[in-house]
Amino acid sequence: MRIGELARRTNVSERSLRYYEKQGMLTAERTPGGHREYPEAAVDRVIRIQELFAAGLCSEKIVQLLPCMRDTDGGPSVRATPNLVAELTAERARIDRMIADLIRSRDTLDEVIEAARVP
Amino acid sequence: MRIGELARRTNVSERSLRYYEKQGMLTAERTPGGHREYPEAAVDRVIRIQELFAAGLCSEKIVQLLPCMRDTDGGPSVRATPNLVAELTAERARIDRMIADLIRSRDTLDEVIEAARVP
DNA sequence: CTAGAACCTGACACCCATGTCAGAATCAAG
DNA sequence: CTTGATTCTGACATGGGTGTCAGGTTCTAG
Repeated sequence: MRIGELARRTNVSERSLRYYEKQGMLTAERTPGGHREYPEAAVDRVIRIQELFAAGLCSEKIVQLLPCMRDTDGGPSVRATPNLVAELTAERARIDRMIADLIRSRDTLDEVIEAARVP
Repeated sequence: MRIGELARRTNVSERSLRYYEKQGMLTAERTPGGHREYPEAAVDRVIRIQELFAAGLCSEKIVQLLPCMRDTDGGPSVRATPNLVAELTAERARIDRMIADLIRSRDTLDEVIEAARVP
């Protein structure tokens, strides 16, 4: 598929898709004229990338991480180096803290919303 | 307490504390010489602010939200307007999605970490 | 009184994913 | 071929909290 369709299906702007490619997170074939041609699996990959961004990972980490992920088509995956594993473990801890924070914030909102609802 | 101590105790830079004040999220008495003097409750408040930032709320929303929160000292709290409630409800939904995303990313990391551990 | 620590204001820089625009080339359908 | 939709590259802008520095004032212990 081409970039417009991928953008529509993932809800990610074309701008961002090109950026992902430049950062090495996403690859695409090219038509003779130079237009990008994505495989079906790109949809899943882009969604993963977005999730990882939302989790606070930077492009660089994602670039290292992606080849170690089990591919959607069950293809072979690269094994993470011990160093990368250490970094990812730290990221994991950070994500845990982030989730805990989010839950506290959600509780705060709930409290305010509830207080406004009850007379 | 003064700004240095508050910064130390909350792990938030003095720069940010002054920024919070300028945005109207935090108030402080002043010594005759103009130095900020915070009450004990400021510690909790700053931590709350940080959590809300982490949850993706902008200063403006936080400013509206803070007076509606039950104060640490159980003081009286302002009631959220219907309009604010609507906005907070939307924020709450966004936080829920964010949490779901984070859990997926954490699972992704776990998978990669586990795959590297097992021979 | 004095030295040094702490604090003040204001301004500029940064991050980094994303938005946006311009000008040109490609693609697909008539 | 023509035309309109899509895509291309490159460059500049944005946001919003935070870092940092400069130059000056205030506080506090000795």
